[in-house]
Amino acid sequence: MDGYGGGGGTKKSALASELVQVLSMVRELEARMDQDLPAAARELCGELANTVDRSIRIARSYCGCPAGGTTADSPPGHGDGGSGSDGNNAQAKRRKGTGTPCVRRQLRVASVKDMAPLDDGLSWRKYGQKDILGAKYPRAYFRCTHRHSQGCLATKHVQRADADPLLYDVVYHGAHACVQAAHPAAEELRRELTHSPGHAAAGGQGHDQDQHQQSSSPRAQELDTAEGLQLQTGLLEPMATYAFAAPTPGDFAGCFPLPSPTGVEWQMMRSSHTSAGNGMDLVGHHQFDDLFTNAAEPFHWDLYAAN
DNA sequence: GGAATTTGACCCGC
DNA sequence: GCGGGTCAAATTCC
Repeated sequence: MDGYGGGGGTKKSALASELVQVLSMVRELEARMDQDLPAAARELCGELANTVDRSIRIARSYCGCPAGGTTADSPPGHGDGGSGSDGNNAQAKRRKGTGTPCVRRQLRVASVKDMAPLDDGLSWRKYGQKDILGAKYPRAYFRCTHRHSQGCLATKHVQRADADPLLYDVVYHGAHACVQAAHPAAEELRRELTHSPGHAAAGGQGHDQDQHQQSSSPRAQELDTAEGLQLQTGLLEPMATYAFAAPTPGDFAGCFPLPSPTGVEWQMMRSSHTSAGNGMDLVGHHQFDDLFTNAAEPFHWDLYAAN
């Protein structure tokens, strides 16, 4: 993903470019749906969401709006969503004594059954799964396979995003201290952990997104191309350490862990089925696969942000 | 048979 | 007391 840390002119240019791309994609999507190409349309929708996400981020950078809320998780005003973010905050507070740095990634899979992109090349062992309050999907807990044999304390948590079944939040805690430490993916993680806000004073806790947007790893690119994964490198962002406090109320880091860089919930509305002015929250209540597979009639998308 | 996963129970911070 | 994180016994898989 491109960086947007440049001057205002550069940002505006980037925003215009992104919006033009969005328009182009929407029209292409319409065309493809007419051609009855659900797979292509689905892929396009993923790109569309990413592009709009970037656009919102750029727009927010103009006004300095806090990036609260999320694309991935339920928004505060979305029924159970509020408690969902509460749960994430609770996670931030918990185990704060450890001061363990962590890195958060969001991975988009090609389909609800496609788990391959979640494989980061490292060896993990699942040790638990937990229903999270307010979250539609359980959170899975993994630790390094060599935890006992080599005392490696690396862990990761994986949770499917409420708003987008194809999007996974992956949070890595701790660097590998085992034989896997030499693995490129482990080295990259360690580098990111080292430069996470909990370690690096500079960067303003999440305001250094640009730096991380440019840190698309070789592994990520490999996954992106070889495994059909849309690794949203633009969503790759550091997380505050457990002991990290938000510098100012409402600031970026105060929303830890940031479910989304943009703070916007994206809802795809099927115009023809919109009702009572609220429409149908397809992302929240329907599986994309079902949506595209079962679409029996031409429809148009209204893509809008629901802050 | 060993490794991995599942799942209920427990621990701990708030 | 609540809820997230972890443990460990039971179960499944290879």
